[in-house]
Amino acid sequence: MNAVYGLRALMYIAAQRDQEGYVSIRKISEDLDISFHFLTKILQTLTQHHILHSQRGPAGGVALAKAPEQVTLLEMLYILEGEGYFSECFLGLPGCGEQQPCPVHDFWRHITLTMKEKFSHTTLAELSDKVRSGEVRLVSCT
Amino acid sequence: MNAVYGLRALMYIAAQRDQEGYVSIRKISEDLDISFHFLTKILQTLTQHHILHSQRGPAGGVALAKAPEQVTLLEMLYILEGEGYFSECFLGLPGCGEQQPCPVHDFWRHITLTMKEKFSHTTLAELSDKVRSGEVRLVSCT
DNA sequence: ACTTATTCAGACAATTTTGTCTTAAATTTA
DNA sequence: TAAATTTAAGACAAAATTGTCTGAATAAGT
Repeated sequence: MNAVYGLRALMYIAAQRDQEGYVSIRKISEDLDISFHFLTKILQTLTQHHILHSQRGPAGGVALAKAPEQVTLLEMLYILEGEGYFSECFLGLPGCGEQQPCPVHDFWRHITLTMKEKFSHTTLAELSDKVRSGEVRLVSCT
Repeated sequence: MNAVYGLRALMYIAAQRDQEGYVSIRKISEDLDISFHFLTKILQTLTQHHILHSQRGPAGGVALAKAPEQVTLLEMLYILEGEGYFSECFLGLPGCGEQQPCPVHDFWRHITLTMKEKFSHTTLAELSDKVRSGEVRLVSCT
C-alpha cells in the first residue's frame, strides 16, 4: 500500500505548488487521514530518491524537488513499489522470459508494456491539477 | 498467490484433457512442486465454483468440469482472487467511482477495462495447448 | 543557550497472507 | 466388512506486510 499513500501525498503536495515554503508532514497526515509516522517513513523514501526535498525544524516539512511535469506515475510507482512492478512473471515463475516463457508470458507482456507506456506518460502535474480544480478527491469520506 | 498456483494446476490438468479419468492432486503437487495440502485447498475452491469436478477414493482426483474452451482467464482469476480484481480503486479509496472519482480514476478505469477485455478472451484451452506443444513451461527450474 | 518544531532512523507490534498439518469423510477393491 | 486411497475441512504455524512508537538529529526563534 506504500504507493497508495505516497501517491496521495505527492498529489496533495503538488496541488499546493504555487504556495511558498514547505508542507509539514503532520498537516498532510491530518488532511489525508494517514498515520503521521507511517507517512513520514514513506515520504522519506521519496526524499531519498530526490522526488521530494525535506527540511527539519520549525516551518520545515517537505516540498517537491522537481517540476511536477517531470515526475511520471511510472517513476513514482517504481520508487514506492519497486522496479519489478511491471516486469514480474504473472505466474511468479523465476527465470520466466523469452527463452523459457510461461503459458501467459506473451499475453502478460503485451499488457504490461501497454500499461508501462501509459504510466510513463501521465505526470504528477496532470493529476494534481485535477485536485486543484476540485473535480477529484484525495480523501476517503465525502 | 492463489491465482498463481490455481492457474498452473488448471493448465496442467487441461493439458491432459485427452486422457481418461481423474488427475490426482498428489501427482499435480509433485509435478508442479507445490505443497499437496496447499494445492488441495486451492483446487477445492475451483471445485466449489464448478470449474473442476472431484472424486474421492482410489483412482480419484480432479478433472475439468467444463470444456476448457469455455473457461476464461477472467473467470479463473475472479474465483481465485475475488471479483474485485479489476474494479478496485487504484488508490484504495472506498467509494471511489464516477460520482466521486480519485485523481487516477479515469486513467485506471481505461486500463482495467482493456485488461478485463483481454482476460475474458483468453481461454484455458489456448493456454494449455501451449503446454501440450511444449513451447512453454509450467515449472520453475529448467 | 534554551525551547520548540520538525524530519530521520530504526526497533517494535499487529495484522494479513501464505503455507502446513491433522483428522474426517467418501469411494473403491478385495 | 475391512483396508487402502484419495479429497474435504478446518485448526494451526510461519512469514510477510503493514502500521506504531520511541528517541535522536536538525533547525529556527527568542
